[in-house]
Amino acid sequence: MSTKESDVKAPRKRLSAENREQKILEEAIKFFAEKGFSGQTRELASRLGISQPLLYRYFPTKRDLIENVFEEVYMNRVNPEWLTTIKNRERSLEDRLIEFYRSYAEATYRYEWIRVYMFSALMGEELNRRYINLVEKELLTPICLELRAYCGLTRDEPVSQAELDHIWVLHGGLFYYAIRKHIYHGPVSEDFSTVMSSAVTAMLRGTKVISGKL
Amino acid sequence: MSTKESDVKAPRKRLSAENREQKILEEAIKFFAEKGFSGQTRELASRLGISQPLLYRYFPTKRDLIENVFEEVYMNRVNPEWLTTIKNRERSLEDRLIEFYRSYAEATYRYEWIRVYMFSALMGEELNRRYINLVEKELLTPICLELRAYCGLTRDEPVSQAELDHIWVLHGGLFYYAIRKHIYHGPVSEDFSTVMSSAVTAMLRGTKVISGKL
DNA sequence: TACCTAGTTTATCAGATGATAAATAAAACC
DNA sequence: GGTTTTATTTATCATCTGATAAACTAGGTA
Repeated sequence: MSTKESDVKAPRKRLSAENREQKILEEAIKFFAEKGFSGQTRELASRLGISQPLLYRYFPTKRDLIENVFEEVYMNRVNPEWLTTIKNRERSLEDRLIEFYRSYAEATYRYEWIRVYMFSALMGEELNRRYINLVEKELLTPICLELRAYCGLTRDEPVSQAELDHIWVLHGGLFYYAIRKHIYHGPVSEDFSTVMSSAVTAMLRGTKVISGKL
Repeated sequence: MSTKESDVKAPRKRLSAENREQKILEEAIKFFAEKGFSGQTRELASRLGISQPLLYRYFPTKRDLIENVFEEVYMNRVNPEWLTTIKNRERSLEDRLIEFYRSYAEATYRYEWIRVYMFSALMGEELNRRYINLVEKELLTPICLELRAYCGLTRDEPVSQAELDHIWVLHGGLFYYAIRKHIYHGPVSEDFSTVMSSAVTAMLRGTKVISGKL
């Protein structure tokens, strides 16, 4: 069987610069998500079936590659429709939050995303803090305002840190489902939707009950 | 100024083996919590003001040192009083959970703990999974049983994954406060107690309201 | 004071790791 | 087919990094 792959010198396929760069970036996301950013360029190259120096043709430094990974993971992650959904008072807040979290989870509760996100956070990456601020301003603050209306409150003051923290418990609790799944590799029920809608509903109803104290 | 520290040879203090080992372990926890476990032994030694090979007198390998850090962080972290508090039906479940989480947060929501915990989880450490199982069996399952009683349910079946996931949203949501503080370094209100008791109360009341559907 | 024990340092190794330069060869062009 | 272009590889460097061995010395003991 002289035609077996293992017998023949690898045919060394060539890709266009654009395609190769794309493939490297894709694999780098998977690789760093798994190993963290101290993962080695040689192992990444080996997974790609290319030589290690080839990486440096497309990304001048490892840090440069990592920053491209960040960009891919952090950018365009806030869907403008989310805000529309949240603010749409023609539907119940319960419905809106359930739809929002279904879509949000679909976009972000993924193996690569969750892990790259947590690794970069632990590294103290600026991009991570910017993302947190974005979430707080563009998603959680609007939710707080809807929650006030839901509870029949008519405050005019800006949303307080305490209010934000309250909604962060829900937001983080749902995110924690993804952490348990992709970081702890613990047992989680397959049906996130059900878990999520129970949590959203319980939190809303419970918050309304105690809203006098908030 | 010939007496300045920088001019004089370091006086080279000697510690007993026991004390030195203790100091190394303490600093290693801080160091790895900050830098992750790919932090380098030379930098750790430098922080301790000792030479790098001295580490190897007390810990034969870096991995050995890391495992001692794990042990320090993971062991004796489950206080038996917590279970007592949770099960004590002479108090309202609300009170019990608030007391439990106050104590639990005090024990675990610390910079070193949270970060070592997350780093080790990302590394896929066995010890992490064991800890998660312990939490689920010894703390969350009992809470689920109390929650059934609180909601007036009289089931006999074992606690389902869906029930666990529901309480995980609260548990994870509160834990997420510590993640935001120590990993994201984002803004959080100083008063965790207030945030926590609101969340606990809202979740309990809300869950009771929707308990027919669970 | 001289000696000994053991905590600590200096010097160094071997392999790992990010990065570079030159050689090679597949595909495109004329 | 011969030439050019450029994707890719081989060989290699400099530094980093975990680890080891031998030399050194502070402090206790006879």
